[in-house]
Amino acid sequence: MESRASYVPIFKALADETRLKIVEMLSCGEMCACDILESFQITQPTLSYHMKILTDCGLVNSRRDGSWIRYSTNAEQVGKIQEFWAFISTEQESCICKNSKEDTKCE
Amino acid sequence: MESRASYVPIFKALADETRLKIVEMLSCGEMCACDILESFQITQPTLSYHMKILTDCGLVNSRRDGSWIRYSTNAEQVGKIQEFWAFISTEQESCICKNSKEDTKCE
DNA sequence: AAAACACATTGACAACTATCTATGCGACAG
DNA sequence: CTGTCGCATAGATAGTTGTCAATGTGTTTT
Repeated sequence: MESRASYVPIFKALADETRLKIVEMLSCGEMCACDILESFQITQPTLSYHMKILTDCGLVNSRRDGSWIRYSTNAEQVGKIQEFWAFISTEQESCICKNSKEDTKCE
Repeated sequence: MESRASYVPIFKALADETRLKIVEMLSCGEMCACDILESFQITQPTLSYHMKILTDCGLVNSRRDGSWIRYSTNAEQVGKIQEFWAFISTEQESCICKNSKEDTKCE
């Protein structure tokens, strides 16, 4: 499993209602920015800012298609979160020790 | 499933490396604040601030035990995240429509 | 009762975030 | 090649966040 720090940007990306809704929308399939924009009351530059955060952390893929940019969720990254959270839900042994300054066991 | 907005505080809580590590630690079992504090380079008030964020969003439970406060993960809330993420991973139909301003279908 | 311990709260502050307007840049149509 | 469309970038700014020192509150010990 990846180091804990690598998950922080992903959770940061999801820690905003606009971006969380975008991820939900993209889970239905590929969309271009202009279509996404119609569902919100924000300006185009603000959406572009959010899309950059979502793509930078790897949650969302983008590809150019003519003059459009098509966005979609990154299934691999989504799966990684699922694994991580399953780990949090179930781990009972060989986890971060209560008395170790350096949490070497878990990563 | 709960409304999208209810997940935002949870992802906000996880969007910080200190708090993410605390959640990992607590997944191993109950701990008091003083034990958690030993694993970090932060002051006691800062830890208290983080614990409040984790408990306010429901991810972490707390109970008094003498002069200690014992913290633990809230299994129910942890499960909710798993459900939500499973939803993001699999939904293909009857999800937020690309052309609806009000995303009524999904929540 | 007084001291010590465990944790929370307050106030201050630097750093970061989300948003906007204005502008830039690549792609396509005429 | 000139405009238009779709999106990104830059700069400004109000609001939020993470951190600390100082202090408060409840519990245990002496």
